[in-house]
Order: sequence, then C-alpha cells, then structure tokens
Amino acid sequence: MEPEVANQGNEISPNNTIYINNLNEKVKIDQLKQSLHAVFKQFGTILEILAFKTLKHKGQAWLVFKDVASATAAVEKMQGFPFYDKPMRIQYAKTKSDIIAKADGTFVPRERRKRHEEKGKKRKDQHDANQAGMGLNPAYAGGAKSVIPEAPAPPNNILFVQNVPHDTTPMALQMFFSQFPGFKEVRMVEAKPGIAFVEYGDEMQATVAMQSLQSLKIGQQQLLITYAKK
DNA sequence: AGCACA
Repeated sequence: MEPEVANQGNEISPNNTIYINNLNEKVKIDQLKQSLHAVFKQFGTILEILAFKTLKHKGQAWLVFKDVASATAAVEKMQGFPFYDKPMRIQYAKTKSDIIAKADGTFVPRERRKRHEEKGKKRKDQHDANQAGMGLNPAYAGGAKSVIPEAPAPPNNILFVQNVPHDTTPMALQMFFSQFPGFKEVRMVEAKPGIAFVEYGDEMQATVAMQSLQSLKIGQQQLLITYAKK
C-alpha cells in the first residue's frame, strides 16, 4: 500500500505559508516584517506576513506565499540563513492561513479568541512613528553584524553582496558577476569577510545583475544582494 | 520553546 496518510510523523506537509522561528526577539515587529519581505520576496509573491510580540509568539513569523512552490523554495534555500545574527529555522506552517482559505473558499471563521482586544487602546501613533525612525538607525541593537540593511540604499551602480562564504575569492565572485554587461570590478575587504562590493557602469546594469544573481547560492549559502550605500 | 490570522 502506498502511504495515503501524508503526514504521520513529525514531517509537515507543504503549505503556502512558512513558519519561521528562532528570530531575533529584539527586532521590532514592523522592521522584522519589512526585512523578512526583503529577504523572501525573491521566491515569489508574498501575500501576508504575520508576527506578534506576545510571549507565546515572540521570535516567530508566518509568511504567506501566493504559491506553494515559493514556500518550498524558501524552506529549502533559506534554512539557517543568518538573520539579525541568528539562523532562521523554517518549516511549513501546520495549518492553512486564513488569507488562503478565504481565497479558495474554505474559510470558516473560528471562535473569537478571548477578549484580547480590550486593553487600553490609546493614541499610540506617536510610538509607531518613533519605531519607524528606529528602523533607520544603524546603532540599533549595538551591532553591525546583521545581514539586513537597516534602510535600503537607493538604486545605484554598486552592489553590496552579503552572506558570501568566507573562503570565496574575488576571482570566484567575479565569475558570476562578470557575465553581466557593464561589469567593472569586485572588491572584497580582508578585514570584513562575508561581504563584497561589485561595481557596474551604471545603475541599470547593476540592477540587471542583481536580479539575476539574487537567488544564487555559493556552497550552502544564499547570497543577499542590495545596492551599496554611497 | 513557543503554529497565528492586530
């Protein structure tokens, strides 16, 4: 007989939604969601990202892809990806997200959770504004080690490449980046392993290379490419 | 460690 029951053990079956834990709990929810989006959008359209700061849900997030194939790629390729100094742990979510159920017509409203919604709903707009500002502050958490840029640099002709395996040579990197028009040079800094700068003639050329190489893995590691700060 | 639907 074939195994009709897809899910006997601890394996969780494919789902549009990935469940991520071991996230750095010091990161503010808004910034966390933004950064997750930046890192996972390469796998396909993201419908929703949910994260909460309550005790039971800190350090975790649910990221809903439009397509299951995107979720599968994300689970495989981003497993252990260093994110705010901690390796992400990624699984498929155990259950279907509401947003998916609504789309496929299977949504049935669940019991309303306890009266969660009652406590002081003050004007906290000011706090939110402050929090947004903090997302731009590199001094946050006192470290420069995050693989996530605090604020995305505007498009320009130089790419900033992160999560490069430490034993990668400039020559090796050049192999990948020089196949795109306008390539000028790769620069690596001895004192700062794991990163590289790649320069192109102009912004469009840099953009083309970035989009093509964004999903490149070297060894086990998923490259992360953004524009360099100038 | 912790699987929700702010």
